[in-house]
Amino acid sequence: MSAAIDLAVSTVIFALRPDAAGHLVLSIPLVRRTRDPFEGRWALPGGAADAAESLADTAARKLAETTGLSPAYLEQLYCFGEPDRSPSGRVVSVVYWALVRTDEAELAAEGENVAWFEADELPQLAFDHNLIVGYALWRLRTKLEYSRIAHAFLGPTFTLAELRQVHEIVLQKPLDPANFRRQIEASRAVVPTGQHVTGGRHRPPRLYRYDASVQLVDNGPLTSAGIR
Amino acid sequence: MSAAIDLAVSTVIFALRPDAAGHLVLSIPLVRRTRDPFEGRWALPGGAADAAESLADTAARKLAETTGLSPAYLEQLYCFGEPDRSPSGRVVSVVYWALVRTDEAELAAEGENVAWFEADELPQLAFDHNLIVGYALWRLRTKLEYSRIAHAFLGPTFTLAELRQVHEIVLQKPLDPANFRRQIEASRAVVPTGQHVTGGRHRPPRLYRYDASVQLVDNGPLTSAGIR
DNA sequence: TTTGTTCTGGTCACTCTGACCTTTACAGAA
DNA sequence: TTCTGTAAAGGTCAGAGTGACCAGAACAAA
Repeated sequence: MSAAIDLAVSTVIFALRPDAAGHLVLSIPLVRRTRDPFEGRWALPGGAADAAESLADTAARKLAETTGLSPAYLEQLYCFGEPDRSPSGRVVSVVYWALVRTDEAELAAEGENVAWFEADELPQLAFDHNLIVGYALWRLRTKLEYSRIAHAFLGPTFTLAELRQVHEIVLQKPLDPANFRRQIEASRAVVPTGQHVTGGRHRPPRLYRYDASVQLVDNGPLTSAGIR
Repeated sequence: MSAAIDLAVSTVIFALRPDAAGHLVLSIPLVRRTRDPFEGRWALPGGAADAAESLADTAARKLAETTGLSPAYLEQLYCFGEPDRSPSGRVVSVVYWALVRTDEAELAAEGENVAWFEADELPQLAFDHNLIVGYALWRLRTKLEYSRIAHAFLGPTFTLAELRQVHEIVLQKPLDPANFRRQIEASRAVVPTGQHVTGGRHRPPRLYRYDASVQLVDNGPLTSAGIR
């Protein structure tokens, strides 16, 4: 008699949201648990896997149910299955990580049992969710440096200063504007639209958009997941 | 009621084995299916997840049951869960990939229903296992270039020529011996034992061993998996 | 017109890499 | 013993990429 193994799907959702001082910070939404185990603790949004749905679809659906948002980027993070990770029995969790656009995140649902936290200042979470978020943070920061996922936080067009700000917030370090420009242009990831943004008390920056024809160089044969 | 989802664990096992001409080639062991679906087709070794065992332990156990070997390296590859990947019902497979030492692989079990195949010349496999092996191959080749996993194919001590040969076989391209030496030495991954190998009709090469005190720089917070 | 700001293009030193060359040290043949 | 073939080991050199830094360009506001 193989004892039952519960299969769950959870998602680490990243967004850039303004903090109390108005500065954008990397944030994730959490859900307060309303029953044992870990009743009252905050946890990643998720739930049981659905037999009729792909795992990625389940992750996106749970994301929408808790925040009202749709992900601009969604990728599987890891499958966590240690025997003792849940006191209520054996639970294997397939965890995804997602990026949502900054302008959409402002409209995100927030209520009694759903709240946003700064990604680097989390309380003690239910289960092994602190470990999971830590791993997701590492993957986000690592992937940001060799892949081109930062634009998932932005709209269809953006300035290089906006793109650089995303990198600076996520990587938590200042970047030289001139060198950043050189690297982005060398990667051919971005093309100028020809338009400029006026209104600033300085030289008007160019508007760019991502060049979707250039392949992402990271997912190997599993390119079906990724940018939507 | 939520229909059942079967949770399985499979492993892509890599080893370097001599081909008909005696040259080492990257190979994987496969198991012939003895029942539907895909009866008669070759498939990755694996089976149902065990409720009392960690996923990695299950992967290692299945590996031992089919080949009689123990992995020198074991890492989770991906969790495959598309609804239509098995005609017999919904199956979610947590897939691991493993490296076994070349000298051990020579002793591996091989029988009616277990056989080794060259990794790049596989027949049509059961389920989505061709896709899985392709992804595992991509991960192995990618990771070999920035991490230090090649020594998992070798014994505790080795020459730089042996280490280079592992890279050349896996990456399928010749490497400049002098440049390879420079890069390995710069990485500080390896330390000379002071011994030399005699017998060759040339200058005797130094013996090296891996410096276990130098951390792997790839797994993020999940360093529990990996080299054993 | 002046000033403050950021955008944008550029230089320079340093590091890393691939290509290639030379010397060293052995085994085996002459 | 000497010669020869082979691979180890150590080095040079040009080109690419990066971080640090500088300077002109182009706007809004004073």
